Formats: sequence, C-alpha cells, structure tokens
Amino acid sequence: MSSRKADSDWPAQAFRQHDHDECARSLMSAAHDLCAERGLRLTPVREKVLELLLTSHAPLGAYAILSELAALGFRAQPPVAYRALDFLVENGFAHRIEKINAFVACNQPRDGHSPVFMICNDCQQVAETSARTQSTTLDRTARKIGFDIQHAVVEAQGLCAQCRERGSQ
Amino acid sequence: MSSRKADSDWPAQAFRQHDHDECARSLMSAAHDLCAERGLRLTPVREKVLELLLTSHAPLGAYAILSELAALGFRAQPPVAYRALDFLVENGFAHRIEKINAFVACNQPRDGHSPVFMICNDCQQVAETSARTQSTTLDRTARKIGFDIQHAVVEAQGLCAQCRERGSQ
DNA sequence: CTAATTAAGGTTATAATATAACATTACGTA
DNA sequence: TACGTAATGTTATATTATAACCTTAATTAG
Repeated sequence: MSSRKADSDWPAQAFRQHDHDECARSLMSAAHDLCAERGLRLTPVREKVLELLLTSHAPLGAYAILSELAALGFRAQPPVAYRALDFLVENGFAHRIEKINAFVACNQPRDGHSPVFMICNDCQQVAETSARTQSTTLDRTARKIGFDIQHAVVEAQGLCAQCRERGSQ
Repeated sequence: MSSRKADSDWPAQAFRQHDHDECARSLMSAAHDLCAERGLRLTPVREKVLELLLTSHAPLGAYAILSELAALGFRAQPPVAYRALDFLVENGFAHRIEKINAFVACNQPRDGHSPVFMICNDCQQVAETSARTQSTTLDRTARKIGFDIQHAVVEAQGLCAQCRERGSQ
C-alpha cells in the first residue's frame, strides 16, 4: 500500500485501486452542488445518465446508455440520451472521447480543465489526466502560428500498466 | 513576401501562402516513391483518393470522397472509399481527424510522426504540425503512470490567424 | 509457365452513431 | 394565473462505418 493519503489528487485514477462507489457518490454530490450554485437543472434523466457514467468502469456509448435507460423505465429514443449527454458535457460533468465515440464522467468537474485521456486497448478503461500539466506545449505551438485554441482533444490509446504486466507474464 | 527560402519546413503550412499545386505534386511523387520502396501498391483508386486529399484545401469526409469518385467514373460504394482511406492512413499518406470524421493528406509522409492538428472553425482548413515538438509532455505523463502509448490523437479546434484578423476587422 | 496463394476490388446489405423538426409538458416568474 | 422558457416526447431521417461474400488481379512457389 502506498504511503500517500489520497489517490484522488493523482492523475489516472481509473487505472489504480480506489473506492469506486465512494468516488461516484462524491462526484454525484458535487454535481448536485454545482448545479444548485449555477442554476442548472439536474433532471432525473440527466442525473441517471451521470450516475451510469460514474458507476461504469469504462466509457459508455450513447446507445449503451440508451438501453440502460430503457431498462430503467425511461423513454429511450436517441435524443433522450444525446440531450442528457450534451447537458453533461457542456457543463463539464462529462467528456466525450472522440476516438471511441463514447462518454466518461469528468473526475474534476469544478476545474474547467482541458482533459487528456489514456485509453487502454486491453481493459477498455480510460484514465483522465489533467491538461494543465500538458497544455503549455500545445498552447505554445498554437501561439507560434497565431492559432486561438477553443477546444483541444488529447487522447492516447495504448496499454495501461496493469494490462502490460498481465500481458508480459 | 517572407525572406525565408522554404515554407515547407515550417509547421501549419495549410494556414499560410504556398504553391498548393506544387505541394500536391511533390507529395504525390513522394507517395509513388515510397510505395515503390516499400512494395506497396498505389492502385488507381488509392491514387485518386490521395490526389483528392492533396488538392483539397480542407479535410474530406469519406462520403465526400465517394461522390467525387463517382463523378470520376469509379465505383462508389462506401467500402471503396473506406478501403482506400484505410490504406492511406495505415501507410502514413493520410490522417484521420477524429473530431470531424474527416481525412487529410499527410504533409510529411516519410516521418513516422504523430500528427497534431489545428482545425479552424471558420475557414475549415486544418494545419498539421509535427508531434515531435509536442510528444515529450504527453509521453512524460504516460510514463509517469506506466501507460504505453500506441497512438495519440491531438487536435485543437479554434481560429487560425487569418480568420481571427478577418473577424476582428 | 502455370497453379496456388494472396491482395485488391465489387456488391449488397446493414450496423452504429447522430440530429432535424415539431409537438407537448413542466418550470420559473411577472 | 398567465406567460415565456426550458426540458422532454416522438417520428423520422441523416451521417458514418463495417460485415460478408464474391470476383478479379497480382505475386510467388513449384
């Protein structure tokens, strides 16, 4: 066991041992707080979609979410899922991962950060690391050519440490 | 006019003045050379798709390519375009831009580089800059968590210098 | 040089992802 | 309570991508 007190202030939490339930609960509670502060409505379907993302160990596609919603008695036409996802993404509660057309809950919803994802091709888990450590180089390149970045997609696909170990045994 | 001799060794060529035809010709010729060296077959449909990408000033979607092919008398079922694009992407002659589901010709096909794209939301042009200037930070983050990167997607969306100027006038 | 093998192309069908458009209901507030 | 706005319900369809199977062309082994 590590001697550090909290894992949550380290990147790539998804790839490490942690209390996933507790993690989901606290992020859901944070979402409620944030919505209250900002006058946003975390309606039943939005909350449920966020919960699905928070409790999933891997990113979920819109249609996977849709069928979970259907199983729970929600209306399940595509716009239902896409609207909820749009709300969550626009307000920083979730991110879209372009490379795999799927969505994950944001693990730092207050941050206004630009996320960086590490997508494991073996276990399908995705770790979100902060772009703050990352943004300077990309920003510098942009500045060099006078490009004004509004949104950045940074996604690495490969193998996480655990899967590499398992693979090489 | 700039005092530099060649623009081609600078990033973000797409956003600057250059002889687009000459640029396309030399990249096409490079593709022929590379295919010969590597025993790859630049068949008519593959060559035509590469030419379409090279002469386009903006990324092309698979179905845009498909309809150009149709207009030129090629067979135009979706697999025709996707197979040609797969070939071009696998062999480094083109890149897929995830954020907009579209394809661009690679401007450094010998490089084995990991591309970084700047996508202008106004003029729709895309500049490819090399990841070499860029990769260290992402690589370092990956190394920190033991993640082995196989492929990286780095795409910034925003406004290029020209469009910003035009916009603020 | 021909047969065998593999690579590429042709074709049909369909899967997977995403949005347009418009009607209805619920909410917040004057 | 009535009004305006935000959210949801619903139908239809657009867009992007691939599976599967067959035919043709190229390469290579004998």
